[in-house]
This record gives sequence, structure tokens and C-alpha cells, in this order.
Amino acid sequence: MPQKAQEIAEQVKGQLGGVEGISHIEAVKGYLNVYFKTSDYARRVVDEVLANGNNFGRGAKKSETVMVEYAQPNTHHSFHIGHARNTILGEVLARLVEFAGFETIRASYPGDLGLGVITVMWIYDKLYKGQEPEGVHERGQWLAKLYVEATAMLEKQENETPEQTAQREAYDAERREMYRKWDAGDEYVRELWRVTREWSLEELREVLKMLDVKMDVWFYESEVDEPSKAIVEELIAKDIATDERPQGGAVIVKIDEKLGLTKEKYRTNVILRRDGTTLYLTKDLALAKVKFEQYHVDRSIYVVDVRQSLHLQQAFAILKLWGFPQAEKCYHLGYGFVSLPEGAMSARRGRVVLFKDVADEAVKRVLAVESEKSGDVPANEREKIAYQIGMGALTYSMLSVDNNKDIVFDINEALSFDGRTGPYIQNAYVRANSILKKAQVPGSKFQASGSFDYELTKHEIELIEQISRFPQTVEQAANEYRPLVMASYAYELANTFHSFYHAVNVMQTEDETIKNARLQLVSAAKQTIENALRLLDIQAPDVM
RNA sequence: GCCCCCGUAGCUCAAUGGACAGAGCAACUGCCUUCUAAGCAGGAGGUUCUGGGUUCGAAUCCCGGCGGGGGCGCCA
Repeated sequence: MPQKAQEIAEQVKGQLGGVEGISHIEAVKGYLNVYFKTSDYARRVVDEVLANGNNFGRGAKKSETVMVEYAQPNTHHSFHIGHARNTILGEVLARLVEFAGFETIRASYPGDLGLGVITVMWIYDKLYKGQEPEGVHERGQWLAKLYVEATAMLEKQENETPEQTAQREAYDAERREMYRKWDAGDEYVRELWRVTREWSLEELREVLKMLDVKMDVWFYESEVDEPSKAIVEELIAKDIATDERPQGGAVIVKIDEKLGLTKEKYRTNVILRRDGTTLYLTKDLALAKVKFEQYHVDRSIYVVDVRQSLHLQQAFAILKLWGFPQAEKCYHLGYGFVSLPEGAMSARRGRVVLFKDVADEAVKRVLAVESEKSGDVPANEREKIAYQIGMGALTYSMLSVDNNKDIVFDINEALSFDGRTGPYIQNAYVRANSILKKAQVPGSKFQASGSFDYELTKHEIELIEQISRFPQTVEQAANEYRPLVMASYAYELANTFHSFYHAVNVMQTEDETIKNARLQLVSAAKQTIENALRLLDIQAPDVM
């Protein structure tokens, strides 16, 4: 029986009499608005924040374990801005589910084998052995340059002479031979691989450190390659996979057919090439088994480019066929790819924007404006704070767009410090801190008191409301696996604080009781901003 | 041929069944002797691609178009 919302609201309003703690109720446009007594509500919110501190907003302990897999760059390339988006999204998601109460495992899965890797090893061995530059980043980036050069040598050119064709084919034969030797476990090639691979991994670890990411588990493609072959046999034995090798084919899984679907959805995919080598899908199946059985993962989240959506859906479907109940809680957090104004990034052509370069540029830009904009940043902390602010800008720019949207990376936008940006939120934190410093009140040592018993301004009420939304925002962002929800909230909270800051001068408040209440409110706001920033993997500097 | 994503202010994006569709950027008007102006306040800017449908209520859900992007058994 359909009823107008407005009528219901009026009915309910009529039935509610005077309730303790509620000042008045109104029914308007189909909404029932309940007004709490501000003094009670303000005290309740502020007390809760100050009592819980860093843990304000933390969810109750959950029984499930979540693994977030992110930061899966290939070795022998360099970490670019697209990898940065992946890593930031993954890390923030991990922080969100962890804070929401889940046991959380962070996993990295570098691609350390394949033709791309061999290509770099080939040119290094042939032309550059022993010439690697000093410095972790320099060496990692250098490998990426070698890849570009090797690709040019190995790619078919237009109008090439017969000599050039012969040369190119000879190079390619060398590369194929190296791949064969690697596969056969040739000691020389394996050593070459171990050394160059380690250079890439060193760089990756360095980058993760810059992003304040601490991985719990490292999976490597090379380590799941062999075990995944056994899985193929198991799937054949269970009649999930179809072995077409006797007919000169591959091993495939007819996913739709096995699931009993009549309409085409997951299609059919190959899990073992006719030559007996494994594929991406094969390795992902093997890895999933490890995640479920060795790490007891209940929810497995994959932070992977949205273009791999079908492949992951296929993997999840096969896991289900295989009998893993956790397959239902596998989740692909897809994200749109990051391109440049001049077009898609291409490691082959060397057209990439490296994360390290952007980070360096970020620091440079902050330092350039720091003296004019900053208050009193101590000289010995300028570099560090510039890094916090620069990275805050970059990180927030990656989080403030929904993950399924493509991004055209514009460094001027990513490193903007004005408006809806990381530094804007950091600045709200700094201002709160500045007031508290002025008041010489130690950060979180406030005593609860009933001191909000005065006519609160609308800015104070709005700030209290905004703070009180933090716990439910954590829960929503974690449940929906959406970092954007927290990113938006953090901006709104900062925005509310900035408005409050201008409208209400805390230190000039004459009434001591009111001043004390406002200091408590500022302290609660500072704590909440700090917690939100932490979840967003953005540092909160004391001054800026 | 099939599947997925997207289309909202000049630009970049929020809002995923609720109030008058909101921010930032760009442009405009004010505000630093006052807790940090990386800020605040204000005005302007909309046929939410389009046509139907469901609903008390639709940017949001359903169906059909148009436009853009991505994917579809031996790449990852």
C-alpha cells in the first residue's frame, strides 16, 4: 500500500512525544528531521573522539581475513605513474579494511618472467654488461631504457634492407635462445636473471617505502609457474578442464558449459599452451590456491587494471568450479588506465611518466612556494615536509577520482596545491594544530566535561556533525571497497573545519568555559582529520 | 556478433532510489595589524546525451536509440 512519505513523516512525528536529548522534530518534504540538543550531542561526539584517539572510527574486530593484492609491476621495467595509481588504491583499500576490523594481508605480485624480461637480459648481456649505473632508482630506470633500445632493435622496420632483416632475425634468434636456456635452468642465464631482477626489486622496494607501503607477502610469477602446471592436471582429472593436446590443441576450460550457462558469459579460456607452458590465468589459479590454503584468506581482492576484468572473472569462475567457497568473495577492484595527454603510455617506446620523477618534481614545487606560503617551517624539516605535501597532492589526486574512471595524467593538476587537494586537507590539520599549540594544550589530554552548554554557532554544529560521520564513512568505504568514499569525506571534513576556523576565533573567545569547549572541538577535529589522512596514505605535517 | 564501463556546469569530477543535482579549476566581487590567505565569504554558470517505462519520488532502476572507451581460448 503506497503511502506518501510526507504523510508517514507527519504520522511518526505525531507519535513521538518529548524524548530525552531531542530538542524538536519536524516533518518536511517527506523527511522527518529530528533535532538533538546540541549540548548533549556535541559532548558525546567530542568525548568519543578524544577517548579513542588514533582508534576513533575503528570498526569492531571481524572474523574474516582479507588479502589485498596490488603492486604487481613487471621487473626489468620501471615504476611509472600507472603503477602508482594501482599501489595507492591498493594500499588505501588495505588500510580501510584493516581499520574497519578485518585481519588484513598486503600482497605484492611482481611479474618477473616472460619475454619482456628476457628482452632486457638479452640486450644487457650483449651490449652493456658491467656498465650499470650507481643508485637504486637510476639502475631500475636504466633497465627500462634498455628495454626501449632492445625493442627498437628487434622490431621490424619499414623498408628495411635485406641486411637489416637478417640482423634483426639474428637478434631475435639470440633472444629466443636465451629464453629457452632460462627455461631449461641454464646457470649463466639464471644468474643473469637473478642479478638484473634484483635491481628491479630493489627499486620497487624503495618506491614502496616512499609510498609508506609495507608488504606482508611477496609472490613472484616465477614461483607459481611450476606449481601451476600440477594444477592443470588436477583440473583435467576433476573434469573441469578439457585436454585437447591429443588433438594437437591446448588445455582449456569451457567455463560457461561447466557452469551450465546457456548464454555466453565467461566463455572458454586456455590454461595450458599446446607447448606445455603456462599462462597468466594458470598462475592466478595456482596463486589463489596458495592464498586460500596457506594464508586462510576469506576475501581476496585484486587491484588490477579494468581491462583484465574478463580474465579475473574467468579465474573466479574456475575457482568456483574447483570448489573453493572463497570464490564468491573474490573481488576485482578494477581501475581505469592512466594515460598521458599525448596518448597511452608505452614501456616499449619509453613513453612513460616515472613515479620517481613526479615525486622529485613534487618536492621541488613545494619548496618553491614554501617560503612564501609557509609559517615557520624549521629549516631542517623543509625537505621532509615538502615531500609530505607534494606526495599528499599526488596521492589525493589518484584517490579523488572513482577507480573505474580513466585518468589522463597532467602533472600540473596532480601537483596542484589549491582547492580540492591533499594539501588543502593537510592545511586544515596544520591549522587545528596551530590553535592547539597556541593554547599550549597537549594534543589529546582533554578531560570530558559538560561544557558545550551554550549557544553553538552553526559552524560548530556543522563541524561536530561532520566529525560524527567518520566511523560510518570508514565502514561504507571498506564494505564497498571504495577509497573514493573516504577521499570525499576527508575533503568535506577539512572544508567544514576551514569554514569554522574563519568564522570562530577560538583563542579570542572571552568566556573561558566556551573557549575550553572549542579547544576540545578543535582537538577532536584534528584527530579525525589525522585518522582520515592516515587511511588515505597521506601524511599529516604539524606545520606547512 | 557478444560482453563490460562511461556520457552531469566552459573544463575535471562528486552525488547509485530521496529534500533546491554539488565541489574544484577557469572567470567575477569582497576579506590578511586578528589562532597560518596552501584559506574564507559571495554572485554567475544545468533540458544530468536522447526517447519511453517503473515509483509518492529517478542523474541513479528497466527497455530502446545516439556518442565515446575497453574486452572477447594458447599476451599479461
